[in-house]
Amino acid sequence: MVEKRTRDAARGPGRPREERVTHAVLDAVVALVAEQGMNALTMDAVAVRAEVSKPAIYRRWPTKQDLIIAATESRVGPLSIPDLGDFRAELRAVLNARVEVYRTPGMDRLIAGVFGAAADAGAGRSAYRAYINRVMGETGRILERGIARGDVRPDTDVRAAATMVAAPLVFRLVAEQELPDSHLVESVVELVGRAVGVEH
Amino acid sequence: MVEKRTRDAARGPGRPREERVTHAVLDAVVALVAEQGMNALTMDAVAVRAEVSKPAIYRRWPTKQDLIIAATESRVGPLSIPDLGDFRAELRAVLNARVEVYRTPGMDRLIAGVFGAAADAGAGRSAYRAYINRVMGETGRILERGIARGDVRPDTDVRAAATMVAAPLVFRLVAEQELPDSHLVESVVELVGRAVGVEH
Amino acid sequence: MVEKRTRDAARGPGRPREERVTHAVLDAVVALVAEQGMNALTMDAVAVRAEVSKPAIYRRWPTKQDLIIAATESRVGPLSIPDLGDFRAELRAVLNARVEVYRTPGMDRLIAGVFGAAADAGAGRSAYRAYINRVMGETGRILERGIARGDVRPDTDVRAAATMVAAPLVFRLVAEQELPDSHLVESVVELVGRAVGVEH
Amino acid sequence: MVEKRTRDAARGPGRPREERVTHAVLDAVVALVAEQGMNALTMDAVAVRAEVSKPAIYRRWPTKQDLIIAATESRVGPLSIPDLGDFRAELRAVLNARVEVYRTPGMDRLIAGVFGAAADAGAGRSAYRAYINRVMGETGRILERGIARGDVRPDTDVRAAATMVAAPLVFRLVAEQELPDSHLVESVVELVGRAVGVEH
DNA sequence: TGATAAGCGAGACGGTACGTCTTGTCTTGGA
DNA sequence: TCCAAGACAAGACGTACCGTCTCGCTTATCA
Repeated sequence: MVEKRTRDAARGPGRPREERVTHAVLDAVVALVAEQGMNALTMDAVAVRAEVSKPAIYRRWPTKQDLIIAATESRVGPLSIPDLGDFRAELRAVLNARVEVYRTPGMDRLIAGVFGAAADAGAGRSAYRAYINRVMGETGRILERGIARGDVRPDTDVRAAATMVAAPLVFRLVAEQELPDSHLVESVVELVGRAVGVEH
Repeated sequence: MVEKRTRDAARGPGRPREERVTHAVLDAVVALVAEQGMNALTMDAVAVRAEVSKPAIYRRWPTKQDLIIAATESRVGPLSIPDLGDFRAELRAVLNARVEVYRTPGMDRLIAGVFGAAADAGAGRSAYRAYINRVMGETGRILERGIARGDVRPDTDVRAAATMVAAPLVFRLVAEQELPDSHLVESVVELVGRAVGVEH
Repeated sequence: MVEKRTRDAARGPGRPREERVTHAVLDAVVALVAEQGMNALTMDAVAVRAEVSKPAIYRRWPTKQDLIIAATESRVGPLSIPDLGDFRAELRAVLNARVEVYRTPGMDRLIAGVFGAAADAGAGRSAYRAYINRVMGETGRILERGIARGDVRPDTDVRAAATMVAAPLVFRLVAEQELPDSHLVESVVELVGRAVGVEH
Repeated sequence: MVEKRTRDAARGPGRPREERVTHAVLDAVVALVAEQGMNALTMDAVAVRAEVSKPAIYRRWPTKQDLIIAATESRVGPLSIPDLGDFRAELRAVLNARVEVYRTPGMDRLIAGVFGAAADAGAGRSAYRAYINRVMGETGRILERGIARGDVRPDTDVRAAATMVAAPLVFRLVAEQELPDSHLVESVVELVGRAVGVEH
C-alpha cells in the first residue's frame, strides 16, 4: 500500500515517537505534583518517574513551562457544551464539570503553577495564551449563543461577563486555597443570570 | 530614665536590625520584578540591588516565598474603607483602589508569583494565609456592614459574594494577563449590586 | 569488529567525561596557587579559570582536599629510579629530582596546602594516604635494594631511615619556608650514607 | 596612688583586658581541634566554647592564622636545655621533650594547620617566622655549644644539621600522620651523632 | 539490503541559583 | 576602654536544577 505513510499527516523518515513516552511523562507530572507539590516537579524527577530520558521530554516540550501547561491541559480537557436551550443550564453544566476537575488531587497546585509559569515571558507564553483563550472561549460561546437564542440581553459585555463567570472558581482554588463546590457554582450562575438574563 | 531600654518592646541584646536593610530589600524585589520579571528575581540579584548581604535577607525572610509575599504585601497595603452609606459605593471605592495598585508595573508578575509561591506547603504558607484573609476580610466587612445597614439582603452568602467580588480583578490580571480597569469594576459592582442589593 | 565497545575497559552508558576538563582544572589549581596563593584557591575561581562548571569539578573530586592532592600529585609525578649500583647515587638522584619539582613556583604553598588538607579526616584521606605511601615507598625501595645488593647495612631500620631521607627537603620547604637545594641534598646523602652504609 | 597605673608597663586608659579571656580562647582552640578537627575550628565556635565575644578574640589576634599559631605556641612552649656536657644527650633531651608535646591529642592537626596557615603571606607571617626561628634556634644552639665544647666537628654546617634534626619528628607527625616516638628520636640522635660528632 | 534519519536511555556538560557558613567589622547596652 | 550579644558586608561553600550534548543503540522509512 503506497499510502501507508500518509496514515499520519506529514510523517518523515526516522523512528517515530513513542506515544507511551508522551503519556508516561504527563502522568508523571500530575502524580508528582499531587504527591509532593510543585517544588518536587523537577525535570529529572519527571524523567525518573516516567522511566524516560530527559531528551525525550525536551523533544516534546521545549521548556518546563510548556510541560506544566500541557500536563494541566491534558487533565482539564476540552468541554463540549450541548445546546440545552437555556444559558443558565449551560453555565451550570460547564462550571460543574470544571469543579469536578479542580477537585482532583494536586490540581490546585498544578493550576497555581501554570499561573506562575505563565507570569514570565518565557517560551511557554503562546501555549498558555492558546489554553486560556480556549477556556474563556467556552463561556463566551455560551453567552453569545444565549444572545442569538434570545435569553441573554443583547447589550451584554460578553468579555466582562465571561471573566466574572470563570474567575470565582479559579480564585477559590488558587487564592483562597479551598476546593470550589457546587454551592459556589449555584451562586455564580444565579448572579450572572440576574445580571445578563432577559427578564421573563 | 530607667525605662530607656523599653523604648521598643522586647529589645534583646546585640546590634539591632537596620530598618534601612528591610526597606531596601523590598524595594529591590519590586524593582527587579517590574524591570526584568520573576525569572530575574534571584536572591543574589536582590542582595546586589539592595546593597545588602544575603544572610541579611534570610534573617528576615526564611524563604524566597516569604520574601515575595512580603514584597507584595508592602505594596498592596491595607485599605480602610470609610462608611459611605452605600455598599455599592464602598465596593466601587475599594475595587478602584485595588485596580490602581494592580496597574503599577510588575504587579501582575508579582501577584502571579505569590500564587506560585503559595502553592507549595512551604514556610510561607502562614504568611500567605494571613495576607489573603486580610484581603478577603475587607470585602466581607463591607457586605456585613451593608446587611446591618439594610441595603444588602440579609440572606446573602457573604463568603461566596466576597469571592465573586475579589476574583474578577485578579483573574483578569493573572489569568487573562491584561490590566483590569474601571470598566471591569463597574461591571462587577453592577452585577453584585443586582444580586445582593435590596430592591428599592 | 564485535569487540568495538570494549575498546575502553568498562565503559558505562551516557556521555563520557571530557579529558579536557580534567586537565584544565588541575592546571588552573596550580596556576592559581602559584600566582595568588592558597587563599585564592577557591572552587569558584578554579571553575572560572579552567572555564569549567563547578559541578564538573565536584564530579571528579568530591572535596577541595581531593582536588589539592590530585593537583599536587599531577606535578610531582612518579619517579622511577634506575639501579645505579650505589644507594648513595640513587638517593642523590631521587632527592635532586624532587628538589627540582619543589622549586617550581607555587609548589611550596601547594604542598603546605596538602598537609593542611590532609589534617582533617575528610574524604581526601585515602587519596592522601596513597600519595604519601607512594612517596615513602620510593626511598624505602632504594634502601631495600641496597641491603640486597650489600652496600646498605642489613640491620638498617628502613622505616626510620626513609623518614630521615624524605623529611629535610619537605621541612625546609614548608616549615622553614625556603627552597631546598642540592647542598641540602648533599648533606642528607652524606649523613644517611655514613649511618646506614657498609664500610669499605 | 599615682603609680598604680604603671604597675604593668605602658598601661593605657580604659578597662584592662581580662587575662581570663586570653586563656579561655587558647584553651578553646586546642580543645576544638583535638575533639573535632581543624574544620570545626571556627571563630564563632571558639567564641562560644570560650564563652567570649568575637571582638574580644579579634582584639588579641587580628586573624585566624595568628590565633592558630598562638594556640600552638602556647602548647609547644619554650625549651631551656641545660648544658649536659654532651651534644648527643642534649639533642635526645630536646627531641624527647618535643615528642611528648607532639603526642598530645590534636597536636598533629594543629601543627598541620599551622603550616597551612603559614603558607599564605597573610598577617600571621611574622608571628610564624618568630616561632619557627625560635624552634630552629634551640637545636642550632646545642650544636654551636658542642662545637665550642669540642664534641661537635667544627666544620659542621649547622643550618643543614639543624634541619635534619628537626625535620623527621614533624614529618612523621604531619606527613606520615603517625605519632613520633623515642625510637625515632634514638635513630635521629645516632645518625646525626655519627655525622657531626668528633670521633673518640 | 543497506543507507539514512530520527528515536531511545543514560549521564556528563556549562551555567546559574540556591540557602548556608565563615570571616572580620560594627553597633548596641552595660561594666 | 573593655565586655557579651548579635547584625552586618562580602563572598566561598557544596548542591540542585535546567536545558544541551554526546554516546551507543534501536526502529523506522527510503533507495
